[in-house]
Amino acid sequence: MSLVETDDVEGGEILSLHQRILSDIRDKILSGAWAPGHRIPFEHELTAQYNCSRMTVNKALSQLAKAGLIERRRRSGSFVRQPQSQAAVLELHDIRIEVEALGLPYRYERLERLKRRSGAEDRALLGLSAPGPVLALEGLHFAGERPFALEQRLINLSAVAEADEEQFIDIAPGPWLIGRVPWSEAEHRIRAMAADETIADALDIDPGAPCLVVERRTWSAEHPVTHVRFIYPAESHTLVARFTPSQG
Amino acid sequence: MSLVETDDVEGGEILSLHQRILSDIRDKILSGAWAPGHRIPFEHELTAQYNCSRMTVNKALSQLAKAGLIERRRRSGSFVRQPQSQAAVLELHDIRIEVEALGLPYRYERLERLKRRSGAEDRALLGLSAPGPVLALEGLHFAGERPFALEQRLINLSAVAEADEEQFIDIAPGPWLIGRVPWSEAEHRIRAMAADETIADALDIDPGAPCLVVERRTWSAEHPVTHVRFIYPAESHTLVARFTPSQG
DNA sequence: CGTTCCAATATGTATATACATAATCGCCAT
DNA sequence: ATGGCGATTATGTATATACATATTGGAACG
Repeated sequence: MSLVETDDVEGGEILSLHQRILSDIRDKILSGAWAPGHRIPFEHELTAQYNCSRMTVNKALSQLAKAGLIERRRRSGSFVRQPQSQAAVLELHDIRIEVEALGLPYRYERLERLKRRSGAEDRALLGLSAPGPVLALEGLHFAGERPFALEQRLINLSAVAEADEEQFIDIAPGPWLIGRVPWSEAEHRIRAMAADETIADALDIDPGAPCLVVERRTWSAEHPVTHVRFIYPAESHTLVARFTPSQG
Repeated sequence: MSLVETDDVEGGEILSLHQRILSDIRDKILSGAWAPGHRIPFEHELTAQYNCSRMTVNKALSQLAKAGLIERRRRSGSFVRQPQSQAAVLELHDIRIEVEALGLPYRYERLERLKRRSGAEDRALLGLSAPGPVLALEGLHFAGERPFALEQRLINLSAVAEADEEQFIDIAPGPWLIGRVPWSEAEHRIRAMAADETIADALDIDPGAPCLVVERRTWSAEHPVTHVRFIYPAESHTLVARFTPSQG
């Protein structure tokens, strides 16, 4: 077999050895277990630890180096690099507030709630390296009688275990999460998209109609917390951001 | 030798084979020689072409795939992907820089230039209260051969009189304004829209196709300076903003 | 004591080989 | 025609091996 199952129990998903080494090390670094400056085990040590060839270890480490997480020095070993920061502005928008600002009654309605072990797509969206339990939620935000936005959300249960006990029937996960989990970083992606059948149906618009899609990933202390995708019908929504230059 | 010199003359720099394959292919893609959708030679063909092992070729292609430049499909081959641009909303975005970050040649082309006395619509867009002279500009930003964004701009000539002397034939008004007019505040509006006949025609897309619209108003010391509307085909563009909370 | 030089060591790159996996094409039977 | 099934093919992952290269620590020598 070219694919190897994780040795541990608990229904470990199948990962290539290369990916397993990669995510193990990345986790150690991102969790802070291995602080910046820490020397990563030598290739030959990892070779022994994972019982694999040096090429496999080398490929994983090279990838981490190219991603900027570690620095490799000949004859000395590989070391965790200092993290690099990025700054920005914009506000985490709360849809209830948006709707109420329009003078319309707000309502949230859950469409689906699914607990599952994270698949490859889930992990990509959340930025997770290892499989684990996630909560997949889908819900509709209403402004008056009309659907205002469709929300598709993933919550990393490893980071927010309490979410497992909440049903989110008519409470939106966004406000629930805020206050419970301090977020330290977020990333927004904004794009336009044509509504597919499913989306058009949920939002009560025509298939193919343009939508604004806002995706947000949130981290708390390096741990991915949630990924959320808001889909707005184009007519209903405009994002506004206002700013002044940071310096002068 | 583990390092190989390029076969060609002209003092070719010493590159690892892996890097040479990588950059060769990247060049072909970024130069446009291999358009999106083009099938890259199979691994065994590249193996023959570069006279190296499959592992070396594989490593290079895997890297390109991970970087998002190509897509690999089993049994079918490797294909050049549609380029995806990502811009930070927060930066006053300069489209030239976005395009060049994609490795594509940039070009600006003026479509229209019109000086007029501001009508009600112009004043609404600029945030002017009294009528006055404005310059209406329309132009296309190209990435390689393809239209990348359509720009519709209004310049308040009362605030920037020198703009009246500039023709903006192949210089985009954005870079021209920066440096001449210090801006103190900006407001962005972002929305999705279906392309109408005119826009579809300019951007070479289908009418009704979703577009991302970014509008920006800029002030300098309380005076409205310019209003600009960028219209991007949905496939080509995603805005990215990343931030940490200002306080905690 | 300091400088030079060599050997040891960890990473860098490449090879040939092997088998797994996914997708497709075409054959064959219904 | 058509729907399923096996062969083919390209990529995916891993192995063992080999030698190159940079850097460091220490031995040898003046």
